[in-house]
Amino acid sequence: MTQDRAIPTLDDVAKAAGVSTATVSRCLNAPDRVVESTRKRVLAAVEALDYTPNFAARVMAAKRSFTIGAIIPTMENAIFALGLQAFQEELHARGYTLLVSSSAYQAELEKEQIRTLIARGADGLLLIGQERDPSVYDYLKRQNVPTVLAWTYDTETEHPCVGFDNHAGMARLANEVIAHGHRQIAMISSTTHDNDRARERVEGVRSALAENGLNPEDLALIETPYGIDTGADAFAQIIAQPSRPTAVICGSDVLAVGALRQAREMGLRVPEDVSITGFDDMELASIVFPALTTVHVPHRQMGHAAATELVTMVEQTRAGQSTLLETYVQKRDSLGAPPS
Amino acid sequence: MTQDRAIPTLDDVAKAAGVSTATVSRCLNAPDRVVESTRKRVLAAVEALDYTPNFAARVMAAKRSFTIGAIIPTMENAIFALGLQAFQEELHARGYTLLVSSSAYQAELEKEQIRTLIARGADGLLLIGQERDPSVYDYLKRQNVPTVLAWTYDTETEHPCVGFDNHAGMARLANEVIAHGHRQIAMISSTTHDNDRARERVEGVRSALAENGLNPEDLALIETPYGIDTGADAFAQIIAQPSRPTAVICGSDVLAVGALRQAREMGLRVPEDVSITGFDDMELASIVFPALTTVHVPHRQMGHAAATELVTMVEQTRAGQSTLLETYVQKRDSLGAPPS
DNA sequence: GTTTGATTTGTAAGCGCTTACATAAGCACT
DNA sequence: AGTGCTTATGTAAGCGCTTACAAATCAAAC
Repeated sequence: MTQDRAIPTLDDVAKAAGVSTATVSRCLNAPDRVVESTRKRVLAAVEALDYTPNFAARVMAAKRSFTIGAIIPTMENAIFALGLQAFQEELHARGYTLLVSSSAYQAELEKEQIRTLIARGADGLLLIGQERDPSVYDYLKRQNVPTVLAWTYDTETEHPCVGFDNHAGMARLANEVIAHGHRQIAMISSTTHDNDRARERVEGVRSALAENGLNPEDLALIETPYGIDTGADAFAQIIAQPSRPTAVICGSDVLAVGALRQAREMGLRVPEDVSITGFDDMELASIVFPALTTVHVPHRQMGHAAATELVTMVEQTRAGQSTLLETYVQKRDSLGAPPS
Repeated sequence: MTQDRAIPTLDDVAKAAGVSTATVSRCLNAPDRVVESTRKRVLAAVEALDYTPNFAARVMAAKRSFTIGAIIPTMENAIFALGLQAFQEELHARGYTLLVSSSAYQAELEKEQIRTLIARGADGLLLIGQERDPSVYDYLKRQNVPTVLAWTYDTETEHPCVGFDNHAGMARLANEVIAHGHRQIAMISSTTHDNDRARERVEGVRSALAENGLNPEDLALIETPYGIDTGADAFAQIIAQPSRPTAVICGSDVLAVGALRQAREMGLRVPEDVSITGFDDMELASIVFPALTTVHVPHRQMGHAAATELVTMVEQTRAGQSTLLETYVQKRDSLGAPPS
């Protein structure tokens, strides 16, 4: 099959401009190492031939891909969207491309994705959460791929974290709930298996309970996969129980929104009949009615910081350092006093 | 800098297994072209060395990347999320990886992203909408990259479309609005520049108006960038006008949700005081209160179909064919009769 | 025990680029 | 004009893989 006009290569440009391939390459990658007159000529040739460098060849020769990989647990809801968006903005500004894939909250899948991204030459990796099989961290080290962990903060890992304290954030919210007078408290958490963030949030609630002289064991806890519908189902289940709680703390805004919807469907007023809280403070939280009282997470800040850190690690080949971001309780309308 | 253990290459595996690199390569890519005994030996070596093939090298040698690129106008809100998710699921099932980037609704940026994705060796491309500079289509043809156009349906383009009729979908909704008795109708559209879908939706409303003996010129139209906040602002602006409309048709659910929020803030009841409709039927639409009457778009179906079509084009090097998907009016609670 | 054809494996030539090194050119001084 | 710089460009060796082609092996048929 003869191509009418084959895709131009560096060589074609070099010939057209009457220089060597090295010079063309330099024009593109280090323009100041080439004198103005030749540069002009070369760029004109590039333009004329509509030349685009072959990425694979470049990666191969330079052993750098200017690509950063990120593996997030899910793309189905927007939990990670805002942070990732900021991450990618910062990356773009620094000349890197972001490759995203999702692990569906499965450690095994994440492992596979890590391999794929590294095979694709990712210069660095962004992972969510800290907890994973040691073999994963071994592999990362062997492959010599800088990695930062986001959405979590842990001082025990050797990889830098750019995140926040899930435990403390949730404990603060739970304290607030208790301060409102609630004693019958239930919690809807996303599945804690393979999810250290969810687990820490549950523990955060328990800590607050204990701190206030309540029995952490009394916490009615339901675990369910992430989702609005699953949140709604869990809420229905909780309400059906004999010792009906006056406040339902949700492990994430997504679950809380489901709970909210279910409450409306059951004719329960929020917060008059039952209080509901979330975690994350995603856009959704201020749109629903009533607007959700939740834990604000500095998503954009986290994304930017993670990108900055990661690029630094890649470019300076030095160990990264962790950043702890602050969360706060974002008060809106879904938390009130318990019905008297 | 000496690496304690360098990343293993095909060569290392070959040596370890006592075969040639060609055999190892075949074991990985065409296992049945290698006899069982050697294959076992090779795979054991792969395992032992924890070998992962270098993607760039493979792409370069094979001139295939098993990568599909998609450029969507925005990632900021979830409009494209569901469809893209389905697209990527199907791709994954067929052994392809998806590379996504966003053009921020700017034709120039999209052009750049197309080049980038092609440079990265994308075997095929998914683009949103049909309208773009002819030079883009020229480039695509010259680079010989199969491309499908989604979220639109147009028979005039040479590229296959997998999408729906924006004009007809919106016209149907507008007819519904008129049938409810509305005569004072306003529309909030996202910016129509560089956005044929938005433009077609506006035209859809105008058609319905004309069809029902109303003057299409009377349509109070506000264009604004996509966003909940911008939707809210636009709504405030519309309501402030002397000839206050009884129904506000929004070009997308995102804008409608903003309008809904603004209405609540202004103390207007929906749909008693004013009706509001959307387009897309994203998850959001059934969560907000009141639930949004909107145009349902078969996102997942579209994503799957587009992936199937694109992969076929790539693998059979044949021209693709278009698929027209049906939309329908999803009635919920935000559309009612005008206040009497 | 040959011969023949099919099957399995090896050899080696790239794919398009970057970059260390070598060479040439330019420039300011003597 | 010659010296010793600095700076600009060219030469060519890979990067790690796939694959056309050649060589070797094997089995079945004579």
